[in-house]
Amino acid sequence: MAMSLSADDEDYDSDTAEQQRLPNRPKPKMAASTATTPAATTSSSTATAVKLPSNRTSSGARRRRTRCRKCEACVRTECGECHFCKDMKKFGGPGRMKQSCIMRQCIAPVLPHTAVCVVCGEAGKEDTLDDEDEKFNAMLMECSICNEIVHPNCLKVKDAAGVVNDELPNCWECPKCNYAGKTGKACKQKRGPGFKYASNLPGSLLREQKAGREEGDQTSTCASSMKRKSEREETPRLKTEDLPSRLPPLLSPSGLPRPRSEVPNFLRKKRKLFDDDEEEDEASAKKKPKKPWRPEEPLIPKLSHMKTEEEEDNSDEEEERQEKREPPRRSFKKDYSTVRKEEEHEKERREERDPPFRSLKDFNNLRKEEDQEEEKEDDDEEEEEDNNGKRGRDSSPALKNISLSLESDASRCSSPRAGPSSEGSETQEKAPRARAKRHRRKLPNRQLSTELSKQLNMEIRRTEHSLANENQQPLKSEPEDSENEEPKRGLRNGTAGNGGGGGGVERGAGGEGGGERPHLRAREMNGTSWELRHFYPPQITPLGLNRSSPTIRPLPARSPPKCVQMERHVIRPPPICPPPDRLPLADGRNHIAPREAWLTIFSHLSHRELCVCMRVCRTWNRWCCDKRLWTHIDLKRCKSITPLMLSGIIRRQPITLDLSWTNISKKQLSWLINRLPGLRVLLLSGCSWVAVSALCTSSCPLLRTLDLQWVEGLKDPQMRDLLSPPTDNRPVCNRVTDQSLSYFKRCGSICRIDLRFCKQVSRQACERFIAEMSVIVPFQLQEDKLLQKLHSTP
DNA sequence: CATAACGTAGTT
DNA sequence: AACTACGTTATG
Repeated sequence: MAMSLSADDEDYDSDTAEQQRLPNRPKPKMAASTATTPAATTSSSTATAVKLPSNRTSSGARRRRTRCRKCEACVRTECGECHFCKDMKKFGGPGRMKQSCIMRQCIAPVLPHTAVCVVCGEAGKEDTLDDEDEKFNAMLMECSICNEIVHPNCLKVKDAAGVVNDELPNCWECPKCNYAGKTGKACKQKRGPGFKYASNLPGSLLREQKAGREEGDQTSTCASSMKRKSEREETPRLKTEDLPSRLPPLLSPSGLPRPRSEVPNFLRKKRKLFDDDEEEDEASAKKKPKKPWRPEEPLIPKLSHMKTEEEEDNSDEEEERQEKREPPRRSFKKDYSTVRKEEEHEKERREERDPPFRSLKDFNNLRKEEDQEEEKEDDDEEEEEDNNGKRGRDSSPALKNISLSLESDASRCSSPRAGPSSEGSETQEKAPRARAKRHRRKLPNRQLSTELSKQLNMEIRRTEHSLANENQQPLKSEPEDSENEEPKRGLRNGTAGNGGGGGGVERGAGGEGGGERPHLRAREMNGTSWELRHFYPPQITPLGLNRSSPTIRPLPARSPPKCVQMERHVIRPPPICPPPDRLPLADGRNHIAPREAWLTIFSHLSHRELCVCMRVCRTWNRWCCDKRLWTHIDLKRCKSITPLMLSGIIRRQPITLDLSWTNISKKQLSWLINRLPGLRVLLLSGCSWVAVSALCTSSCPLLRTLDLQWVEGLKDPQMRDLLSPPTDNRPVCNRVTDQSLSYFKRCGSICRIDLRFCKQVSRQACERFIAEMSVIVPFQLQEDKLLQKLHSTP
């Protein structure tokens, strides 16, 4: 640590001056002099406040702020994808960085509940009062300059101007500091305590905001700490409290002036940060409506509730806050639990709307581990699935029905209604409405499919998990990279790329430590980062191409259900035996009803119910997976299609598959299609062309109906590509390069090398190979990249 | 300047 | 006590 005497001196000087004016302010801590340049003044002052525990007790010791727990960031779940998430142990990282998820950076960090007024030693007391100004005087305010936390009321210097910082709750420049003339400078150089939350971190939502606001007047000066504060028309004092549920001042259209030139920069940066999925102002921290609802998140109503409150009356939030304050800790708990209760209520409401899930949940709770053992799918299914030879070159000779949206991209762009909300052909809502409302309104429906998919995921995972165990063979293969992936995955065995030749079943690398579940699990978990890095980007990026469209396309899954997505999923081998015809009973005998009878019963159940049944026992599990029960799989609007879901689909071999308005990626779709040889109806409306283009390289011989309504970017050339015979996409060959030719040199007896479909092998390399081999074995190029030995030597 | 790492405050 | 993660420091 480099210390500069001169800097010290400077600091000392200024601080001395301060001290003279501000008797209350604790002497700057010596370590603060780390600041060596004027530019570092900021850190100097903050460091001063924070770093020395010895000074914590003193009034000026800065309090670390903590989450508000209310803002959008606070209520969401960890993305699992950002730097910090990846660092976390729970995501398989080393846990060194100890930072919160980028997406979870609180936008309005609050003072800890242990904070007390430096003068009277009490917590905030604003809840005891009604009058706005009174409230203000009774709440704790932390000075961003001297770090003192006081009740404005407790200050003796009442006539001095206090400057409230709108950026942070309970933050101001106290009258003393302000009076001392530090306002302007401090304002520019110092963001105030807690600002780091939003500004300092990589990917911070407010990072550029900081720059943008540096010059803008983010604080409001008050001549008399009380009066002026309440007078501030643009950023009323209480706005501070509103932050959690409001646009930050900078972003607010009615916000304080800011240098225009910085806005684009800010947005640009943001856009970059949110590149993955969101639209321009989406990046603005607080635009909720567009934010996709995530199944794993508490449902929006809580937020919306808060928002409503805030819209109705600013003081409501204040009151909420007050509740937290007195008595500080307990009331906070209460407050928090209230929030939780609300969530639970909502959850209940949801579950009422969705009874099967409720019952499932209950049911699951009763389940014992032994029930988790499940079985492989039926042999006969597998046989039918095994379509190795069937697959023709033709993409879809049987295709009879393609539904297209007649609207151009442009028209769609101009019509925000043209998005998913219109649900393909079944357009309903026409009148523009508040997005948030629409969003909310859609929740139930969406939730159904989401829940279904979750259910599916869960069931699949359990099944596969146990199967992997049962078979003493960790069979794994990832849909995401079985085809066009990087060669990195040495684990994948060669057969994995047979263009889906194995039907729905593939053997993964068998040599990976058979049967070691913990090992496998660990690997699965540890693979997360890799998985996310390599699997999700392709899913996200293509969909992100048409950013300008206001279409409310389901956003790419920035944080799909983690537990699900994390794990490598397993593709099971063909089952060893056909499913039993009778249900074995506890007493060793078999149930009287044959499988077919059961299937008849099962056929009356919904998919959701089937999922429940699948968890009853292994026999039911196998029976319920009978593809006759799953001829139509509807995953419409499932925002995130996970690998597990893909394998679940394959296991069930549907005839009709609805993937409309999902964010399925090209890779996923490609993987899927190649493994659904019996698919006849495929609904892809609302998907991106990038994803749909998977069909160009996949064969789906029986496909008869293809719904491409609202496929973004689908134009004539795309249609041409789609309907042209597929380019060869046999995956194991896609990655064979020129280099591989050299390996053939070892094969003295090889007679014919057909590399025609190896895109990465060049004719030149073949010629070179022939030249080099000519001495040993004479080859000729029979055709482009088809090498034939000239004289067959016995 | 960006970001990794760290000590430890704050919360559960 | 365990956990999260803030705000700083170290490093490249």
